[in-house]
Amino acid sequence: MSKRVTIKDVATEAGVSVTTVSFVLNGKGGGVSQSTKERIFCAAEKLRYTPNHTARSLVMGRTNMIGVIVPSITNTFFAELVRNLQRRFAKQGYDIILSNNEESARKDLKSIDLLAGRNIDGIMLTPSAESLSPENIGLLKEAIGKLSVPCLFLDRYVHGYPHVSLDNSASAYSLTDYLVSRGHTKIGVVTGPMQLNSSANRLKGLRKRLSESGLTLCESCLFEGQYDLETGERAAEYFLQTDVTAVVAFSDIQAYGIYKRLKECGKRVPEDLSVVGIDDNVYSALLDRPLTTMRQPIAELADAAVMRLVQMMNGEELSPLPKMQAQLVERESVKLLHGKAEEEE
Amino acid sequence: MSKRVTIKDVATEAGVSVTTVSFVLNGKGGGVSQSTKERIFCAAEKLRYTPNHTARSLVMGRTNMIGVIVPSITNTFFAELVRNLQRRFAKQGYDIILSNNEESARKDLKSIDLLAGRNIDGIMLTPSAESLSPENIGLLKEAIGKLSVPCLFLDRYVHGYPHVSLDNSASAYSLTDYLVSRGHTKIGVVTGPMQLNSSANRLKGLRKRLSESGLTLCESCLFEGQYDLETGERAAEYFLQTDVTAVVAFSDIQAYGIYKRLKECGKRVPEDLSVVGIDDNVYSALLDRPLTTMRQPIAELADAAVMRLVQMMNGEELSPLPKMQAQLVERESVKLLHGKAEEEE
DNA sequence: AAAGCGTACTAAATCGTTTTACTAAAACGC
DNA sequence: GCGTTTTAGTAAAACGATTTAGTACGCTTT
Repeated sequence: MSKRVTIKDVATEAGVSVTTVSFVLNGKGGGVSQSTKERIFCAAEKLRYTPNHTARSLVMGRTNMIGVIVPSITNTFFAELVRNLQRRFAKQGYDIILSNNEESARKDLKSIDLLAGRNIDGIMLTPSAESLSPENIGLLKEAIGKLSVPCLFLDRYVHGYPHVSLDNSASAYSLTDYLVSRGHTKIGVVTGPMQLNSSANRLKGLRKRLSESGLTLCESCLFEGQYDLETGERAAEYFLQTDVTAVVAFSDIQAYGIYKRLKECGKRVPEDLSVVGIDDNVYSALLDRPLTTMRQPIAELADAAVMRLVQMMNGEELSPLPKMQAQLVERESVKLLHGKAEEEE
Repeated sequence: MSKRVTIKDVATEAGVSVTTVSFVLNGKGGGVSQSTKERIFCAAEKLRYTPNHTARSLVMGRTNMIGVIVPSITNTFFAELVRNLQRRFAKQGYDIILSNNEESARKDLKSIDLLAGRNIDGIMLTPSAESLSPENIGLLKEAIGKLSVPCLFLDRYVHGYPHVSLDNSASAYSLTDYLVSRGHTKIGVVTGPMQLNSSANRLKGLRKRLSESGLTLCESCLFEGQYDLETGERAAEYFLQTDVTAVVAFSDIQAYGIYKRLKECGKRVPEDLSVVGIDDNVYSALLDRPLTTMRQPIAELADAAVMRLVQMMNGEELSPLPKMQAQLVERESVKLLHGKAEEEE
């Protein structure tokens, strides 16, 4: 392990001062002769000089690193999101430090502090549901407040703070509209944690569409849970005992849970129960009966988020956000109820 | 955005020198009186001092950051791996910089350089298949060679370099054994890129078990591809035209592809074709006919890898690696061929 | 020939830590 | 009371860059 080559070595090799080397290598060699420039480039090349990022960060006060906090990297949605974020940040010259917080409020707080200590230039934050609960949200706000760098909420957010997120209400509205158009009136819904804007707003959108058809969501048709498989399973069990003909799951993974339990009970999708989801995970198309769902515009979401955070870090004016809309992907998980379909046309 | 509190501020507040503050805060306050210590802790607390990691890194020559390079974060296996790595590294005081290289050799090389410039303390590397191909492997070796920090290959590796990886041969051996015990003799196989040790060794294990029963893998029973859905789909199409009764897919995702195409052709698993996979993704249990597969010991893999890399970074002696074994998870994707089963008992 | 002005380059401060080598004062042995 | 050791603390160098404020030199002007 030989000592790393420093700018000083290059300077000595080229027979100039470190100042000049720094200027030239950073393209600010305004008043440097062509011959000197060449000598410096040659020396740098010869010694295989690579600048020390740490030293640079110390003096410049910026690290070109972004902290990315997600609640669950194994969730397909977040994996895809992280992938897109990384790609786009890399293009802008930023690396990302990943923190996977396993839906834990404690870890959220801890990693925010840790990242701050690393002098990252900004944080892209999708907090755990736990962090957004009434008893914890204060702590989260406090941690964000202490930060000396911009923080952008992604997907899940705290009201009043900068964020980039899907138009969740519209998303659920479309889905409900589709169900209604297929003749369903007794509709069940399985949500995620209600402190998440995604669940709250999706529920709003669903209710809106329902009320436009003079329908209402009865108490017993609402099943609150997590965005996970098990919630879907329990929901399936529950709805089997009701008279709902269709259920909208607020995430595909929940829909998978419904499929699973239904099959275990000897029931079938969509013959016995229609199911729709939100996300459009890769697996949704592979199911026995491919799932009708809303495709999340993950790439655009990441695009907008990166653009916005970069603007915030540069102190630029924030450009208006495009409305991020999910798109209905119709497959085979919804039964057409007779007699009703015509009516809607 | 107020200036960050430095050690100097703490020193002033406590009325001592920065040296003393540094010693005390780092628990090396051997010759410092109790009262002074307390003053310093109070001052630090009061000013909400957090040390500047960048400055510390510069002088100490270590960053406590690990570069983690994966070929595809959206692949469930790698997502799970990264999750486990992050958790364990965090416990050891390391943060991870994630690089998702989208199975690109060019990106592999680029990110190794980038990470080196960041003075990371070590690299956990799962290269793209492309990087391991004969024409690219030289470049990869060169990039690794230039590194002044330890690099540990994970899952995929270059022969002769430190690595942690599954016992792939044994894994495929078990799977084949299971198939044979269920009476299958005409067995097809769909592999990943053959330059990957995972595919090469799995094939070896499969062949070994076959030959033990006096069987051989005929040329036409081998379908080489990627670890992806589409390869599975194409393989299904292919094997439908042969007389194989069972196919072992070298990854679950390929098995999903087989399921998909089979259904599109009006065929069923396992009635028309038995299928097994390797990985045990969460989705494998959810399929119409749950998939029999080998469960990868991802947590142990991550454990061993982190331990080993930490040892390498500390210059410690390397403890022997436990053999990492996958475990058969029997579900419903393999048909029992009559007449043969008894014979095996 | 003195003043002014580019041009080409550099010395030195700075960023926030850690750590080595030192000092001043107190305590101790005798 | 003199030398020695211990205690409690500090000054200053170092890490490897960037950047401000120069300097030295030659060339025009007037």
